[in-house]
Amino acid sequence: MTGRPTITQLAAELGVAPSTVSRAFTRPNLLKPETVALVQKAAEAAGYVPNHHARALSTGRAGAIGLIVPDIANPFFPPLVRAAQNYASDLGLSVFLADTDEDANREDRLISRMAPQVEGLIVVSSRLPSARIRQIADSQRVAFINRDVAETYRVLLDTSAAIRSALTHLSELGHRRVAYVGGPPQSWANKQRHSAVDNFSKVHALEVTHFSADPGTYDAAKALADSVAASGVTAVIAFDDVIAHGLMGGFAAAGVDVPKDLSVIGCDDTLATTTFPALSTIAVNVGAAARRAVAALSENPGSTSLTGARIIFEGTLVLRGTTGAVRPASSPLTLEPELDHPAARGVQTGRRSDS
Amino acid sequence: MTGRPTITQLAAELGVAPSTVSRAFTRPNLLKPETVALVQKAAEAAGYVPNHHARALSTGRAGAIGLIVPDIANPFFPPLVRAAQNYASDLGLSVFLADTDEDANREDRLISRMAPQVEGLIVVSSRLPSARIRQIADSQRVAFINRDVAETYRVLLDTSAAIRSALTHLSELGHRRVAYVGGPPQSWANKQRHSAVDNFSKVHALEVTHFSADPGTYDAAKALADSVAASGVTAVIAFDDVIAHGLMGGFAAAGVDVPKDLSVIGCDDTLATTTFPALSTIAVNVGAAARRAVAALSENPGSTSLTGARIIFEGTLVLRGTTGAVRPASSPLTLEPELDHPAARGVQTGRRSDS
DNA sequence: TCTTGTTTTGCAAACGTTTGCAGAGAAAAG
DNA sequence: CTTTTCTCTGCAAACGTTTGCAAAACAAGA
Repeated sequence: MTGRPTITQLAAELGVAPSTVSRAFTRPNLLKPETVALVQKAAEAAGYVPNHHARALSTGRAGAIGLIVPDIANPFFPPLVRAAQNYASDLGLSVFLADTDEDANREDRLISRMAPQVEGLIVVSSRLPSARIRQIADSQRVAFINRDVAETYRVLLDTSAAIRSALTHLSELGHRRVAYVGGPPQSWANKQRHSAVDNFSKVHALEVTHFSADPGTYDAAKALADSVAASGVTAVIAFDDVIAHGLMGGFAAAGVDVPKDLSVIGCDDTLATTTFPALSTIAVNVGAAARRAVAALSENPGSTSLTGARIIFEGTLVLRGTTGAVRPASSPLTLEPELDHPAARGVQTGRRSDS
Repeated sequence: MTGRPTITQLAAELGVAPSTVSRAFTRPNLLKPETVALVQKAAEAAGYVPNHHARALSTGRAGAIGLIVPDIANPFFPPLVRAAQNYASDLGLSVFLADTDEDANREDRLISRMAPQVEGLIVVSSRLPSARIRQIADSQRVAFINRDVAETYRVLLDTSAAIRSALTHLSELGHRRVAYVGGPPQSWANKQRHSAVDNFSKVHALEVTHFSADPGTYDAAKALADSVAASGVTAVIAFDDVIAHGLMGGFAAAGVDVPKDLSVIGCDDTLATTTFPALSTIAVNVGAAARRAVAALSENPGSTSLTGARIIFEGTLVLRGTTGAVRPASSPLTLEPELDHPAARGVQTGRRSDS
């Protein structure tokens, strides 16, 4: 009849003080074991569940963290969300999720709105200007993922070493001209990958051509495929797997064979096994990053902001089916217009007659 | 140096009562406009943000809803989460996200744990037994998506009409034998699609063979591709796009051409444009479903449970590149083992005996 | 038996809001 | 100049916990 049972009701029912009931849950070692058992039995029977809000009000601990991502529909984020949520759950924390829709203003508003009601915030791939980020980090408990602003708490998925390996590998396969197809221009990861390609291409004397898929969607990348193929490169490194995938879609439609005509390397390992051929890519430990961020928020809960830290997880190159030796110079790549149906071309290795 | 300012502090500072400050935010029409302005200015200056927990405790309104999904990494869910979050945000609600990992026990625990701290729960594709669901629905405010238990509030994405269209279309293309490749067996959507295929195949005198990809992953489906191809069907309807995609991966590896050798129709339209060829599928309005569920929770907030309702959004068939005329009987499908792709080995010719 | 020390429990005050009720003015009506 | 009616504001009690402090119960040492 009444709503949910409260601690006070339980206490009355048992003839003990509310504080006793409370302690039975939060500090059972202060109570006689039999009292604890008694209370727990009654709680169980009555279907008692503690009221989070009351507890938060009393203790000052929210029991929840906020997680802010630019676009949950981008396959990079769900595994991260999942890992964060799982780990938070282990720590007894719930997670608020919010999606900024890649919009900096929305992100800013969301941060202000969520911050006061949570233990801390995880902001992934922030689109906010550095100055604002620093300001936020000063007054809120927030851990950033994939955004590198000095003196904030940030965990970074660094792919530069793996990109170096990728370039070495391509070089060993005989490639001399490679493309980098970038993603969202404001993204830290994009800038970082962009310059990694630039820097390490030098050591192998590779010539690199830059493209940018903006927005970083499958379709945008697909639309770019022809230009990339026509640019004369023999290998492409994509900002992420969805762009790599889009490019492959475009290549297939244009009759460009991967990896015979063109090698492709993705990044993030989000889709890699679902492409055909399976995508060579750079695997990145999003789970570790998410857990580290959650842990940072749960540690020393009193403080009003997190102390600066820069935590790096390195990606690793994983070679699958989309990288191969550069095609002989004798048979230069030409784009073949599609005949009856694009499926006939490109997608099926081993079926093509011109190899 | 003190933490966040409170209503009481603001009140003291302004020489008014806390209740006045409170009303300035929640019932400004009760106050003299100049008082409201005064308070707002001071609040702004002090950086006051209301304490959600205190408010929740006082009003009994949590200002948040919970969203429970089986696996956020499955591409069906992110768009749903996104829509729910956006709409909730418009209504001034935050959203808690939780992932059950396809585990009924975990789901049950999560529901009990979240329910008391939110305005209501949205449970998507519940894996719980009907009896338990009914029980939960009795005592909690919960809207189910894609789970059809009588007398609960449920919104369903019904694909049966679209499946009928799909079968009609296949029939018109000359197909006589089709396969249904199912997904998670406990899933309502799977049962619903399964029987839709069964029912409507009769009207076109189609022979249907059933397969099941369990778990409903890309890899599981890919592993099934050979059996499906060998079963003698000329078209396949997949439980969802990821299974369709997995099958296509398997087919490609085995040298089976889509749509020449085999037509494929997916479901949910989550990946459709990212496959090659672009996947014919059944589009489904997840956004509408999510919004309806959120709206249901925000309506008449007092009640302890939602009144039963059954809301249906119908899917629509969208034809892209993976459906085509059945191949002429003169050139029956034979699997060509491929040399460089191990997946092609071990292909069974001969029909699968399935009922 | 009387201290003394340890467990175990209860009391009551917080935590930051909201809100029913009532008081204080001011305006309107007589 | 009263009386009545409004408009605006304050008081204080709730909401369900937690927790410092003190009382009570019990055990052990003298």
